[in-house]
Amino acid sequence: MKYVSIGEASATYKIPESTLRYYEKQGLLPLMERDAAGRRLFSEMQMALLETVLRLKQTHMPIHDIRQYIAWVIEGDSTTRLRLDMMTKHKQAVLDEIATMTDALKGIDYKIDRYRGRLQNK
Amino acid sequence: MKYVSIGEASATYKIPESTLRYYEKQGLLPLMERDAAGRRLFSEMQMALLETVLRLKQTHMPIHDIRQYIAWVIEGDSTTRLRLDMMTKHKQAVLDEIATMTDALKGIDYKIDRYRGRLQNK
DNA sequence: TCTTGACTTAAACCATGATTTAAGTCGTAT
DNA sequence: ATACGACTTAAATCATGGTTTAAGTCAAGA
Repeated sequence: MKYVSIGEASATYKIPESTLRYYEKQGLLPLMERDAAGRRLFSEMQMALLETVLRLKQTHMPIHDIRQYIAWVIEGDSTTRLRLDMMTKHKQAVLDEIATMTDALKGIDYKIDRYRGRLQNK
Repeated sequence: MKYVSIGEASATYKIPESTLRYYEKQGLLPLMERDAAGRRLFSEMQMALLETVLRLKQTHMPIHDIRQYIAWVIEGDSTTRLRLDMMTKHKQAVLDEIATMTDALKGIDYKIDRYRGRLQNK
């Protein structure tokens, strides 16, 4: 298996090292290995988990829920149903948020038009 | 002109009164009037500003920027250009965020499919 | 008049999600 | 051997956006 350092993981996903350490402490990156000098080794599993964590963060899932999800991933197949339910609910929350933003954008667009018009007739 | 109490404003937009007081203190609701007993009176202008503030919050504009925008609204027509530029930039930021979320949603959908399949073949 | 309910204030407190700090350990190139 | 850069830790600090608290004022109905 291939391992990468915290510096490489940081560069790969453009996440500060401090944030990666924070994520480990928060249980978002469990089972982290270390080299003889105590430095973190990110295995392919950690990198895959990290990618998942980042996806969930991009869609505004709170750390608390991400921690639960990751714990279920580690726990294995017996938690498939729980993970399916969680992701299904989360998907709906994300769709709702996108709808809210899209709707608010209409009001913003309206103002942009109004400001443009005002600058024209000046 | 029609005035409404903080309680009515709170009920209208489903925002806690404490939050409305906080917004006023943060400069998001300026020029607030008061009755003889010192209670806030939301004029139609305050209600319109509040609606704008809520729209900007729904699209994740930081309070700091909302404050600047509202100050420009109060300042009047001489700030039209500044407001147009700010809203144009903000619109792009919102579109970027929606794109990021939509993209992350693909990874989430993929997992949902995988979990569903796994539960089928059980 | 007295109680109730809605309101007021400033200041303290809370939650979330990091980031920074201070002190120290390694491994490698000069 | 020593200096450099990359790494380590726990704990303190920060930013953002509110929420809660404690003490008090006021108007209207019983």
